[in-house]
Amino acid sequence: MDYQFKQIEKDWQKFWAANETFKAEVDQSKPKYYVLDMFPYPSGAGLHVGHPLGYIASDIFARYKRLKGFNVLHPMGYDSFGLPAEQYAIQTGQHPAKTTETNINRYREQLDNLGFSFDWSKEIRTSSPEYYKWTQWIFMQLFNSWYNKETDRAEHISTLIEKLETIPATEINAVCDEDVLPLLPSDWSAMSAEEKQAELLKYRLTFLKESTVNWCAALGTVLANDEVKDGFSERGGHPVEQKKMMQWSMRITAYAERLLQGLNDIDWPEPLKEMQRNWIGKSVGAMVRFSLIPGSSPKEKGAQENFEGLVTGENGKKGCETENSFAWDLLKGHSKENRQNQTDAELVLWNELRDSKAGFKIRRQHVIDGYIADFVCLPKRLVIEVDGGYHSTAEAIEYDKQRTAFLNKAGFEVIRFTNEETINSTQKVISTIKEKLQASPSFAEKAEQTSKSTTQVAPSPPERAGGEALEVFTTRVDTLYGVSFLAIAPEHELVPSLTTPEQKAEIDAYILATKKKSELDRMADVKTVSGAFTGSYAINPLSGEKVPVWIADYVLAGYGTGAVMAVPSGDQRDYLFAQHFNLPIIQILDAQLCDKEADPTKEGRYVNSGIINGLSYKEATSKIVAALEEIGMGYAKVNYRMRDAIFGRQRYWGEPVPVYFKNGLPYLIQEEELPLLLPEVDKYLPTESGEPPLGRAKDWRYKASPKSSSKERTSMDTTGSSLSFGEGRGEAYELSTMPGWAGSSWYWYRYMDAKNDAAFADKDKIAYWKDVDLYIGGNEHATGHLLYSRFWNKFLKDLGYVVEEEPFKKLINQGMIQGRSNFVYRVNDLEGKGTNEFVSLGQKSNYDVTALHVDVNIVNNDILDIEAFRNSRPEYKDAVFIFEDGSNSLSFGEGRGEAKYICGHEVEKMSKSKFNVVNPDDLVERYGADTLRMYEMFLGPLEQSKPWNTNGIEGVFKFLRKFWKLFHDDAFNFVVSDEAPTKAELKALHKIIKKVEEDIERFSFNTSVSSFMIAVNELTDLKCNKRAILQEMVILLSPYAPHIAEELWKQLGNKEGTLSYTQFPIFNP
RNA sequence: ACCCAGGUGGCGAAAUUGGUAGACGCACCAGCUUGAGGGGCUGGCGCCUGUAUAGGUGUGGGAGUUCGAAUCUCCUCUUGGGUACCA
Repeated sequence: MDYQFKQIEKDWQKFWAANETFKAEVDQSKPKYYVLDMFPYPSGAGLHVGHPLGYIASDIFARYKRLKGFNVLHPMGYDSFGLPAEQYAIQTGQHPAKTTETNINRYREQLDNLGFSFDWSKEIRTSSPEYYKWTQWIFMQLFNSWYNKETDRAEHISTLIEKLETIPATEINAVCDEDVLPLLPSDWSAMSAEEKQAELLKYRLTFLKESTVNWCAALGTVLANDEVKDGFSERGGHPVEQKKMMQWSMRITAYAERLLQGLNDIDWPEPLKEMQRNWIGKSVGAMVRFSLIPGSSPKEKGAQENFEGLVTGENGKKGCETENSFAWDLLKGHSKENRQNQTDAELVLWNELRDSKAGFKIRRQHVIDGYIADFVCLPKRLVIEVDGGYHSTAEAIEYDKQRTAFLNKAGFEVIRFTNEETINSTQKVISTIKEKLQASPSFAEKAEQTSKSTTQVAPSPPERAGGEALEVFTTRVDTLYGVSFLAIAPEHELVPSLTTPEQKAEIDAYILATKKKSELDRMADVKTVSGAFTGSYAINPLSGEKVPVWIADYVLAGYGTGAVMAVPSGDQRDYLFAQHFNLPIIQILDAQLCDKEADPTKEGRYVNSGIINGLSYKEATSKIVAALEEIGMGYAKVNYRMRDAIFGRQRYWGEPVPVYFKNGLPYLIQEEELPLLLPEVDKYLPTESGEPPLGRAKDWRYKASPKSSSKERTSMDTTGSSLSFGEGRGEAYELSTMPGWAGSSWYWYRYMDAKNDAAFADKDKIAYWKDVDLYIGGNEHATGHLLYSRFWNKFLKDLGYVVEEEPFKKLINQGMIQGRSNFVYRVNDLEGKGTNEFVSLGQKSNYDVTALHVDVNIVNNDILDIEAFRNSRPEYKDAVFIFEDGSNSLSFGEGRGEAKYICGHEVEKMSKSKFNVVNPDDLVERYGADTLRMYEMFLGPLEQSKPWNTNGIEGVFKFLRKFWKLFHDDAFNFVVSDEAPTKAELKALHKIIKKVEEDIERFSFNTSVSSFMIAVNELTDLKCNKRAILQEMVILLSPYAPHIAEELWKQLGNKEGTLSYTQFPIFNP
């Protein structure tokens, strides 16, 4: 028989399906190997020739591993929630579930045609309730968890509650990173149940938050950062704007450091790891506080009055503040001096407070925003002053009042004792202090209270306590002495309070201009320097220099604190800004060359830099941080660029969030009530009032089921046992759905146990399959799916549900297959309109032509199939061709060999509109799946992107027929002999065994196809038909071309069925 | 602007560790075979000179290290991808 690929392939596909050949079960006697493909979104267009590239590679590897004795899990499924099906539903009214079903069936058919060794018994679909039940379940676990910085892992929120109920808030705060989580409340016990819920919401790993989101009006939903490109939606290319909305978020930032560190332990392509590192965007630096002189300018007298009254001496010590400039070096000197020069009362108290004897760390003679406080507890924001009799004078009382008011504004509470009190009744004083420390509200609350209670100060936001200082983040604290101005984002919340009346008009105009700009072409003119002076000044905490505060749009509100200390000598943007607005440029390192542009060097020794003069970079950085910490004006700090992930979409076709609202607070539904099914709606559009499509669902409200309400509730049961629902009306469900990445963030675990109804996957099965050994897919998911999956995996690990810290041990990005378009050139008439004449590529320069896409399927090696072209459209019926040799189809006819019409070509995206889509089904029909599989591998290295070109496929097809012929004679009889092989034959065989094994191990599939060709050429030359050689060849080839291999295996007399589990040939040199 | 990955015949590419550059395939050319085909087979095929033997040259360009470089180093041009005022 000739090589009848059609029949062979159909038969074996049937055989594999009927026998469940590739079904993988837990088998402790064999090592496991998990090969995973990124599952597809089943779009209406079906698979094009680029999609299977990765699937073929992974299938070859999976089949190879089976031959090597591994128990291989190789599943496939569908990421079937998503926008296209919903857009289609909006247009046609067709339910997305229906469209999705149709598309999946088509995908399945196409996949089956290619002979993949998937274990289809484990198929999953993210949009099926059996699956999304567990997506919802994981959401619930996230809701019920918080991130404990102390243990550095997620924990059930009950451990937080336990802490709140037993330990003072300040100590818990030490275990929370205040950059990730807000500080804990200290008055927990006094809170009502609802207040507690509201408070807890700030700590949960999934939480509701008012956030600025990427709103896409055309799609009617918010988008994640990775779904937005250059201000347009990735899908559809619609404009995206910033908008504030209450949104579900995922606290991925809690995992920033672990996500970063984990990259070191996984075998992923370096560029992709680099992308994740950039996305996480860790920068190590420091926070620096600049005290503000609100609304002042050097020439304005009034502004200074605030400060003048404060400049007084006390206790015979040196004054705490100098005239106009804050000479910090001086102040610090004073504080040191004061420490050595203590009053008896201070000494007595210090002995009782030092070394955290009162339960908290107390500092003495500590500088706070220009004051030296006698004692201070920084975490509790409590200042303790010990005064002599001097303070009984009216003048002194007035001074103390001002001083207290100032400290209050800075967020400190002040308690005072007299010297006599301290010395005579020390114990009483101590216990008063302890009491205060216990009761003292947190920093943030304190600030809020004081700003409300004291005088006329505008209420400042809690996280910027004090309002009198501007915090900046910098990665170069060492350049602090080079600061010549502060720049803050136009959106910065302190802008209104910093703007002086004189500058108001200018500032307002600038903000307006920025807003316009950011909408239109902020990206276009990146390099234009612009900004405006607020009229206010800030004080450099170390040099005491007064520097102006500007607003500038090069400062981003969303990163760091939205404010920067500008060092023109070291930063090019600051340099340009300083140059433009005539601000000083201060050289700070002797090796720095900043005459013409900024020089960010770290070389050399510091100059013009106060306490760090003469030091090197490393020494200077630690000295400055230490100095800042000592005076409470800064601290070392790690900053991450990554934001928490928005987790809601105002769309229909996604997982419903298993949450309902009561009195504005979110509560989880009961676990037994999962899945929360997607309700039916009349239309897939937002409601009239602008609610998401789920708002259209009738009677879609939460009613506690009798089953769950009778159950005993734990203290963590968020629904609370006292909840009752009025007359079955129930409570409103959350109306947004989960984003596209929800279902894909854990799917590889579901494959391990796809049908389990009691858990997302059985514990023993997870313990066996553990993680994905090889993951193949495109790198477009670098900062989306792959990051979110690592996040969820770490979370599930923290909770003990899974065993590995990283989900995907090895990852390979297959290259993108681009389209290769073909063109015909239509001749234009004198008016520039198209005629029916078409000119070949080599002749087109002689004519005025328009290039038109032509369907690549009627072009072969860039030669146009004229007949097919004429039939493709009615208007081409009478087309006239001017051939490559200059002749034309009218004068000579077209039968001559040299009358060729050559098409132009170009590499573009593969798309219908460009007529360059090549459908794998057509190629399978013509050459068979084995040929297509091998040809896709033969195209080039797996990871390389390349345009699709069908031209070489013949060579592979010829090879397979040649291979077939080794087993058959010219009359197609099977002619394999049992004779012993010759030396030359054995040599050829073992050469290829070694080569193929090495190639597969390093994923170099293209080179092994070449090697197969060489081997078959050699064996053909040797006229080899020996079983001992050919049988081994069949096994070697089987991962690449499984159908022909199975067929020949059978013809060789192996009656028991598949060769999928035989042994891979052993190399014998 | 920054980061990453590439650049080798007419085309896809190979050269795994610094050791014969261009394997293998496509296309092309010549020939044989078949009644015919998008069939089979044989041979040729980087470029330049030459009928040939042969010689020269050649891995984007320039320099360097080395007995020896597509491979290592520096500079530079260029293509693709990512990030984009990230302090």
